[in-house]
Amino acid sequence: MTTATVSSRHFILGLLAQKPMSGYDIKHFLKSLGWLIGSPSFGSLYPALHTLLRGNLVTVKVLLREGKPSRKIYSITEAGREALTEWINQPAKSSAPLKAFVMRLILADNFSPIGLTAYLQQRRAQVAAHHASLEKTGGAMDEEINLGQRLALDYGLALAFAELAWLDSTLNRLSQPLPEEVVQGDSVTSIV
Amino acid sequence: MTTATVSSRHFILGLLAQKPMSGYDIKHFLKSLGWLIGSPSFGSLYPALHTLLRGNLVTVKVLLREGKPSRKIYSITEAGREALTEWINQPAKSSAPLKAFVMRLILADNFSPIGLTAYLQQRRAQVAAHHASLEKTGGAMDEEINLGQRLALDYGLALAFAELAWLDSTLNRLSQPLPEEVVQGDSVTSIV
DNA sequence: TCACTCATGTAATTGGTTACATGATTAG
DNA sequence: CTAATCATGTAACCAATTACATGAGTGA
Repeated sequence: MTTATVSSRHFILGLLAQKPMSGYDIKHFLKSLGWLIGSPSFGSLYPALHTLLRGNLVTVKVLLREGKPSRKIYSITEAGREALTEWINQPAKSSAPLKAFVMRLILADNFSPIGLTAYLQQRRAQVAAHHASLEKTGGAMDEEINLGQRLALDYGLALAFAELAWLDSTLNRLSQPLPEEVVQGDSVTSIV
Repeated sequence: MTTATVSSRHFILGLLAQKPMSGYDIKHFLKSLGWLIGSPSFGSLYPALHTLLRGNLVTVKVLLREGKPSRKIYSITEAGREALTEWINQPAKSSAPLKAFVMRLILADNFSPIGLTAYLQQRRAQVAAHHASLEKTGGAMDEEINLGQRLALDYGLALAFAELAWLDSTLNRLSQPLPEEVVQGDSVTSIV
């Protein structure tokens, strides 16, 4: 019955599945994505790595380097890959916030090319539902709303709308995979 | 030096500043905003209310109702309002995630009409910086990126772009406040 | 009668941040 | 010589979720 939202530890595992890294590496990789995900503090990152290690989902190799501090490179194990696929394959729970969506997105294609489309479609349905419910609330609160509330609602609608647009165009692109150069065309931000 | 990110308790306080409510009310109001903010569980909501009460930032009145369960209506106190304005007025720290932005947005205009514009402009700068940094990372990772990472990046860019568009159009609207009907025009989602 | 909404709360546990501690190397 | 980056870690603390407990009323 373990409700499966352990995420962050699994996500780290997923990054290690792509290539072996040190805690420091992970931190900086995540940092480079800005606040799309937000990188965990070392205070949670290192313990997470230790936990994965205790569970035999990863292994470490210590890299001693002359003059420089030594690094601990973590690699995923077979058991780790299994645990990961299991996590990836269970459907994201519907109230999944932004972060969770992107986390899975980054990893999703590594573990089932078909699953990616399904995942995006699932997300589309959720965002659409969210959008609809915001619109409903917007209609319901006619009297006694203040500017802030109206703005927040409007903001939410705008972002949901933009996300839907992105999902549609992405799903579209994925369904017509031109053999050469699949996703290269850089600015897909063609909401214009 | 207390770094000021107590947020959630302050946010609840802010909601009570708009009108007296029960814990149940708060929960449902937040729920109506979908995952824009996400409503806290009762397990954190009620204790938060108790804490505010102990700090004399709010007062309670118990509403006994024949046949129906009684409700506890919380109202903000003068001390509460002071604490709140103080919180509202301190600048949002730059890594502020989505949630924090919307929380403040909902409350901001109640406590300084000028501050709202400043707040949006501040946000604009942050989002622009975020967008730029994503673009930089996108350029940097030419070799050995996988589809998921590319998609995540693209997604981030699209959303940041949409947010910038919303911020610009909103700042624009706010700067030309037609006396009648300030923000009524419902679909401002004119990114088209 | 069964399930659901209304309405409040507590306790156990998890997950995370902040702050602290260490220590070498490099760039200004 | 000072600050920053590289690199790892622990301990104290905080915030939040989950699960539990209670209890009345409403609608199928």
